[in-house]
Amino acid sequence: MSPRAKPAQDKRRLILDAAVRVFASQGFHACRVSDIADEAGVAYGLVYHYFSSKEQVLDTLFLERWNIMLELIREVEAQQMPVRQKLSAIASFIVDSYQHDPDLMKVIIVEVTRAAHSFGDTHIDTIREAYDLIGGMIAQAQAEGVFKAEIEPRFAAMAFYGAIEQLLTGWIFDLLPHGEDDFDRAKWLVVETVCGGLEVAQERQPSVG
Amino acid sequence: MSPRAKPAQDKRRLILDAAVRVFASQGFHACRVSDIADEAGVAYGLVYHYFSSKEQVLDTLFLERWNIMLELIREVEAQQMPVRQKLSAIASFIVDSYQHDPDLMKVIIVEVTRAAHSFGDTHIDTIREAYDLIGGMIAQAQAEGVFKAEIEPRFAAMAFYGAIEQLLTGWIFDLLPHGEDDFDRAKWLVVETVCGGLEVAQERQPSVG
Amino acid sequence: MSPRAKPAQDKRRLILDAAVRVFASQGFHACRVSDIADEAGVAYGLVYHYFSSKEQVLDTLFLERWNIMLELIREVEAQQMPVRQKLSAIASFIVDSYQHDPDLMKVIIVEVTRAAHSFGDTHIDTIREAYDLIGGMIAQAQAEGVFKAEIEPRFAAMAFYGAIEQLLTGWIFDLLPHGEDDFDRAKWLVVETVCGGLEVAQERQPSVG
Amino acid sequence: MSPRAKPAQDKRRLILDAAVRVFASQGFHACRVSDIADEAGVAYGLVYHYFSSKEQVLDTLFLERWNIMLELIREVEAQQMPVRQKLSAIASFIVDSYQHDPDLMKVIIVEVTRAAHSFGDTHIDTIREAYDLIGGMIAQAQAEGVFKAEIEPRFAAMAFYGAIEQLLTGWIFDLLPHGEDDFDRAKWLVVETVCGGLEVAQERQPSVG
DNA sequence: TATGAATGAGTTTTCATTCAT
DNA sequence: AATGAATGAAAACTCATTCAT
Repeated sequence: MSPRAKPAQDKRRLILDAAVRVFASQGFHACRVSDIADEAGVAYGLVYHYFSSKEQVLDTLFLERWNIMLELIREVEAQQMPVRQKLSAIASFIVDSYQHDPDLMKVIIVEVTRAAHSFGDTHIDTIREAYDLIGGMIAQAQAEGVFKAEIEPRFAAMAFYGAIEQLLTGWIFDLLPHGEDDFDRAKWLVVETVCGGLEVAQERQPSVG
Repeated sequence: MSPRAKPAQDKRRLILDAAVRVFASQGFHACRVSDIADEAGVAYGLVYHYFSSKEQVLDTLFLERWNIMLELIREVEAQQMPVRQKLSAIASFIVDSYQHDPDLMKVIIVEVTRAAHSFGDTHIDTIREAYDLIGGMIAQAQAEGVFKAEIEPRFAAMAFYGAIEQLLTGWIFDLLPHGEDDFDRAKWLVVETVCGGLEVAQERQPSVG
Repeated sequence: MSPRAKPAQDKRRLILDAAVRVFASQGFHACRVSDIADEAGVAYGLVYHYFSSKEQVLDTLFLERWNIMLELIREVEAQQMPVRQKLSAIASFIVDSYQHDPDLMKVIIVEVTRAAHSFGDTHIDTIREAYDLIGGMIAQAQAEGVFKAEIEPRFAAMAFYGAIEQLLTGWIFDLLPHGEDDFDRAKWLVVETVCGGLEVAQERQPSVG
Repeated sequence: MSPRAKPAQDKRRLILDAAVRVFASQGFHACRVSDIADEAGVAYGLVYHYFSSKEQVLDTLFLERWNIMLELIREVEAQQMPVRQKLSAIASFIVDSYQHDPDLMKVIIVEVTRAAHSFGDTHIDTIREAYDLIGGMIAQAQAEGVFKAEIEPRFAAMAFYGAIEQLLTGWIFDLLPHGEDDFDRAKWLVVETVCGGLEVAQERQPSVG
C-alpha cells in the first residue's frame, strides 16, 4: 500500500461535508438522507454505516465546530488581556468562521442554536458553556472595575453573543451586505457597541482592531 | 386574566390559541394537526375549515403579532424623542410581549424569525421591515450627531435586535432567570449597552469637586 | 302568489343542471359536492336537501336520460317499419342527444355506461334493457329473413350500440370533427355499415336517411 | 400456464400483476395502494420504490399492453393482404387479448380507454394512434375501390373499434356469453358486419350474359 | 466497506355527510 | 327551504431505517 493511500475514512468526511451543503440549502427537516448520499456521491446505506441517524450527522457537525469555538474561548479566557480585546477575539472568530464556511455556520445557527425543540435542547449544555465562559469574562471585567457593576454578566453575555449571531443571520438571509470588509466592520461594530456600552464611562479606552 | 380569553364562540380563535400552546411545547414540526384540534377541543377537520394548512396557522400567528410590533415601531418613529428613548420603547415592547405571552414569542422566534427555510423565508420582507425601521432611527440619530457616524446603521439595527432576541432566547431555553424584575433589567441592559456604545462620547463633564 | 311564481322545485333542477356541467368538466370523482353547489349558485347543504348523496345526483341524471331513450326504443320497436329504419331511428336519437346536450351524454358514457365499478354496475339492468331491446329487433329481422341468420343477435346489438357510443367518444375526446353535418354523417355511417353487413346479401336495399 | 407467471424474484412485475387483479376487481379509484401491496405480498413502500404513484402503476400497465397492440397493428398494416383480413387480424388480436387476460383488458377499457378525465386524457395520443392506423387502412381500401368512397375513414375506424370494445364490455359486464367459441363468433361477427357494410356491393354486377 | 432494495409507521390533507339554526 | 359550520373517516405518499448481499 502506498504511504498516503486514501484512508477509507475519507467517505465519512465526504458525507459530513455533503451534509453541510444539503442542510444549508434545504434545511434539516426538508432534506432526505438520500439527498446527502447523492450529494456525497456515495450509496444510500453508507450514511448509516458511519452515522446512526440523520440527527447524528447534524450532531457531529455541530459538535465539531462548537468545540473548536469553546477551545478558542477558553484560550482567550486564559490569556492576560483587556476584556475588549478578549471579546474582540471571540467576535472575530465567529465572523471568520462564517466567512470561511458560511454553510456550516448557517446550519449551526438555523438548525441548532435556536432550535428549542430537537437540537437546541439536546446540546443546550454545550451551547450554554460558551455563554457562561463569556459571562465569566464580563464578570471579571466588572470585578476589575472596567465594566459597569450594575449589569448582570449573563445578560450581557447573551446580548453580546446575540448581536453577533444576528449579524450572521443578516448575512444568511441576505439582509446585510457581505462584501470583503463588511466582515471586519461587523466585528468592530459589535465590540465597539457592546463594550462601549458596558465600560465604565471614564477614560476612553482605545478600541481594539 | 389569561392572555388569550376564550369566548367559546369563536372557534377560529380557539384554534389559533391552541396552536400557540402546541407549537410552543412540541414545536411546529413535531406536532400533529390533530394535537392542535385536540388542544382546541374541536374536530380535526375544523382546522382545515379555517386554515388551508398547518403552515397557514403559524403564518397567521406570526403576522398577527409582527404587525402589531411594526405598528408600534412606526408610532415610535413618528414621535419626537431621543433615540435612546425610542429604542427603549421598542425593547420594552418586545420584552413585554414575551412577559405577556411567552409561548407566542417563543413560537415566533424559534419557528419563524430564524427559520431560514420555510417560514423565515416566506416572511422575510415583513421581518426585514422591522429591521429597516430601526435602522432608519439609528441613521437619523447619526445625522443628528447623537450616534457615531462611522457605524453602518443596518448593522447596528441588527445587533440591537439580536441582543434583545437572544435575551428572549435565554429565557426560552431557561438559561437566564426570569423573575419579575429580570425583565426590566433586560430592557435597561440592552438600551444601556447598545446605546452607550453607539453614542458619541460626549465631553467628560468635569466632575464637580 | 302570482300564477307562475317560481316553484321552489327550481333549485333542484338548478343543481342537476349544474352537476352535468361539473361532472362533464371535472369528472365525477374529481369534483366536490361544493363545486356543484357553487356552480348552481346555491348553498352547500341544499344539495343534500334534494339528494341523499353525490352518487344520487348522478343516478338521477343517468336515469332521466336513459329512460327517455328506453321509451324511444320501445316506441320504435312497436312500430311497423324496416329494421334499417328502426336502427336508424335509434342511432339518430343517440346522436341527436349528444348534439343537443353533449355534457350530459359525456357524463353518461364516461361515468356510467362503462363504469364497471360503481355506476355501471348499479344500473346494469337498466342499461341492459336497451341492449336487449335492440337485440330483439335484430332477432326479429333475422326471423323475417332480412338479417343473416348465423349472427347472434345480442352480439350484433352490442356491436351496433358500441359503434355509436364510440363515435360519441370520438367527439368527447375531440378525436373526430363535430361540424354541423358530421352528426348526420355519423348516423348514416353506423346504419349503413352495420345494417349493410347484417343484411342478407340480396337485392340492395335503399338506405334510410 | 397462468397468463402472468411469477418468478418470485422480480418484485416490480409482481406488483404490476397484482395491480391488474386488484384494479379489475375493485376498480382503480376504489382500491387502496395497500391492497396492491397485499395482493403482491410485498411491503407497502415497495410500490413507491418502483412507481411514483398509484397512477403510474396503471399507466405502466396500459402502455405495456397498448404498445403491443400498436406493434401488431403496424405489422398488419405493412403486409399485403385484403382489408378484411387486416381488420380480422386486429379484431382477433383484441379478442385474444381479452381471452388471454381478461382482467388486464378490463382494466384498460374501464379505467383508461373511456376515462375522459385522468387516464384517457393522459394517453389520448397513444390511444388515437391505434384509431389512426385503422383509419389509414380503411382509407387505403377506399382508394383501392374495395370500400365505399362516401364513408369518412376515421368515423368508420371508430365504429369498428367501438364495436369490438363493446363486445368486450359485454363480457366484462357479463351481458354476453363467454364460452369457448363465443370469442370466435365475436371476431367473425365484427368483421362480417362492419366490412360487409363497408364493402362496395360487388357481385351485384349484372352477369355478362 | 459498500450497496440499494425492502420495510412500514406516521401525518397531512381531502371531502362526503350531518346538523344546528 | 336554505345555510354553511362542524365532523371525522379514509388513503396517498414520504422517508428514516434496516438488512441481505
